[in-house]
Amino acid sequence: MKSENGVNVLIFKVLSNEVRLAIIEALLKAPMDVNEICGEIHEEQPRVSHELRCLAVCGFVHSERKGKKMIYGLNKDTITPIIDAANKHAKIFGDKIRDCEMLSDVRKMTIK
Amino acid sequence: MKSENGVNVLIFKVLSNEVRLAIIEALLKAPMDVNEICGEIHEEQPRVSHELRCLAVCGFVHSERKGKKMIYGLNKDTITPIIDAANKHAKIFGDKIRDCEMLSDVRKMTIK
DNA sequence: TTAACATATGATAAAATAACGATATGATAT
DNA sequence: ATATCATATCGTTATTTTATCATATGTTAA
Repeated sequence: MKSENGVNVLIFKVLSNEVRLAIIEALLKAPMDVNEICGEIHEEQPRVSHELRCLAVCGFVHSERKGKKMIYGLNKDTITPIIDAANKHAKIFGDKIRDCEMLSDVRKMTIK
Repeated sequence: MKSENGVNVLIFKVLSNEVRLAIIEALLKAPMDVNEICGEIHEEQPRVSHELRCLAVCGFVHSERKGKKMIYGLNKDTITPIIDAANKHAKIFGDKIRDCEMLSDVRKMTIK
């Protein structure tokens, strides 16, 4: 199976952010409006809206207007396997990864 | 299962790069030395060495010296599930993702 | 239509990452 | 020890991404 690196790069890029992962984790529990997400993850509204947009473009979340509010939900089917697979990797190599220092460049990651 | 976002961010960050994904794909076929990887993916040696380092720190690859050469191999067990899961997502949302423009900001991804 | 609320967009400075050539290190053979 | 080959590291600039605040848009209710 030829994997499509270009698209995968974007997929991983969108997932490689603390706030976006926090949003995903929050929405794993239940669909929420923007304000509720802000409360869950302790981030400002403009920030959350920004991150929600690229999560939406990448098909990670979908939205639906309900009165003044926008309810965001997770497209769980394809996301949870990605997160789960990452968690499995983290379970084995997490300590190694946590112990590394990044001198302002991912590629300079070094074991202490 | 509480997922470790910090570590996952790093995992996804390392995977969110064209060259690093190309290296992973090359090593999927067989272990290789640095020079062979360069040939496979058409990148310069210093670049490949750089990227190999963070792939190694994150536990994606392992290395073994063989004479003058360093042979790199893939830790397939945990990586292939991540890539496969991403491919499944790409299969469904790839067109959507491909059609988007990024105005030099992931968060400004927009459907054309 | 106006006010109030909820969310989205824009602009810009700061920080992180990528690109890339030069050079250093390590191993082997002579 | 020296030359050579293979790989790793360094240094600098360019590009991308993040952070943050100001503001615009859209919806509802009065």
